[in-house]
Amino acid sequence: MTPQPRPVGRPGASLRLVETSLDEPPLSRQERKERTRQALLNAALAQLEDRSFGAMSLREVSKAAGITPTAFYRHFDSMEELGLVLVDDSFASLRELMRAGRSEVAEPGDDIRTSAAILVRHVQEHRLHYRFIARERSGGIASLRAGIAREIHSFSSELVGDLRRYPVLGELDTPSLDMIASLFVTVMVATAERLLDAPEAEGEIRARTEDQMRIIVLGATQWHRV
Amino acid sequence: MTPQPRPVGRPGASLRLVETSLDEPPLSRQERKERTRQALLNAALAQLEDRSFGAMSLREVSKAAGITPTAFYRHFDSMEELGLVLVDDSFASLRELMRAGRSEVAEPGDDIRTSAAILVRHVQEHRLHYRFIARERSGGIASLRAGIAREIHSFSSELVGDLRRYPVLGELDTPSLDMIASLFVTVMVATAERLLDAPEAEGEIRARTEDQMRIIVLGATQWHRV
DNA sequence: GTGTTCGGTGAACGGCTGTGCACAAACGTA
DNA sequence: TACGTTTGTGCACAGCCGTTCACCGAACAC
Repeated sequence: MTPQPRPVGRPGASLRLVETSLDEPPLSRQERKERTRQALLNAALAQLEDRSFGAMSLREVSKAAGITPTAFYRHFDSMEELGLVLVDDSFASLRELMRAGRSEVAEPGDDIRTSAAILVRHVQEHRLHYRFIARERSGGIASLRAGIAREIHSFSSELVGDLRRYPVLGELDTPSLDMIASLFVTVMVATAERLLDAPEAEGEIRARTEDQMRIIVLGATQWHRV
Repeated sequence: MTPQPRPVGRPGASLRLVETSLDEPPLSRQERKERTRQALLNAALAQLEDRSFGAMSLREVSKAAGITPTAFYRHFDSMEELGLVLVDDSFASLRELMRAGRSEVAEPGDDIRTSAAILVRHVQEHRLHYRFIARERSGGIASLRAGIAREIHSFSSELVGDLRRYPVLGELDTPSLDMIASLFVTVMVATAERLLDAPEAEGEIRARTEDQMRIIVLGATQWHRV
């Protein structure tokens, strides 16, 4: 069976992907490249809505980004490399969350409420990134899993520093603080996952997260290592 | 390009897949069917070691099970149906864990230690099932995610019943118990995931899980709803 | 002993996959 | 203005994908 030649336009016909409005200045080559690079990342992120990263195809992502599969290689060596960039981007967004959490001056005793609120809001505002992390945290591709695990671990370490500044908790020894921080992170991850599955239940989820964090703090203040 | 005919054996040549030893009685048709069905399930479970379910192919699973892709349909309508059976099987194994937990008569005050031990042992002994659940809990295929969520929820409900039988916790109201049970489940899931990633760190992981459960119990005994 | 049921087979299909290649047009620079 | 670099193009290839089909032989029911 010979593949019949399809009627096509001449090769290299239209290079201009994005219509620039008439009065805007034409984009530089760098800017155009960055633009399609972002288009690829966004396309991949969008596809992750209903399939896992490992089940995604280079061709589909390229098509969704508006370029041919061959042009994909002008930006990434492979889908895996794109995935690693996605991990970085996602956690950049998470670090932003932490900064917000630290700067937001909480009423004393109200820290938990504001922490939960910040977390919930941030997840809702970065659904695609969080979905990606949630999917690939236990997903099929080893390098992504490793990258995500590393980032979460570093997040947990920063949290230890934060906890140390609190009146009662600050007196605990480092292993205990590690253990408690990891418990907090576990709750936060679970909250994010629940929120992704049921965004409309935001209220309940936030309330439950607050209570669970309070339980932990309550337990932690009673904690003394043997 | 015409596909060239490959040299092959006659159709329907060898129907006997499994070599039966000489003195064993020949297997009945039902037994043979059940056997290849299990081979398919095991093959799928094994493939999940390094790819997600959505990235798995019917052909590969069939080949790994020792049958042709066509024969797959004698057992399942689709890969998705196979996946749902896998969910059921995995949670059957989990319910077994709960039964073990209840029957194991714990020294009073030692419940947490034995609970953690049972969990850790069970995960180690059913790695493939737990890996599957961990992967697909946030994975790409909606029906699997839904099935897993349902089972975990029911697990959490049973745990509420257990908690109610404890001296101090039993006095808490139902919403509080729900919240605390879900916190326990969250910790258990996180423990299982950590264990899958680093089976050799079993000791540390178990110790940390015990401590985190103690924190929760400590906090829960101080808990009183507004 | 005879006919039926059923778990298997291999060939074939149309479609999608990643990747290599040669080429073109726009951009940037001398 | 001329020239090289860069970012895109289309075509081609070989390989895997799910699924349909007709067929086969062992196991079963009578």
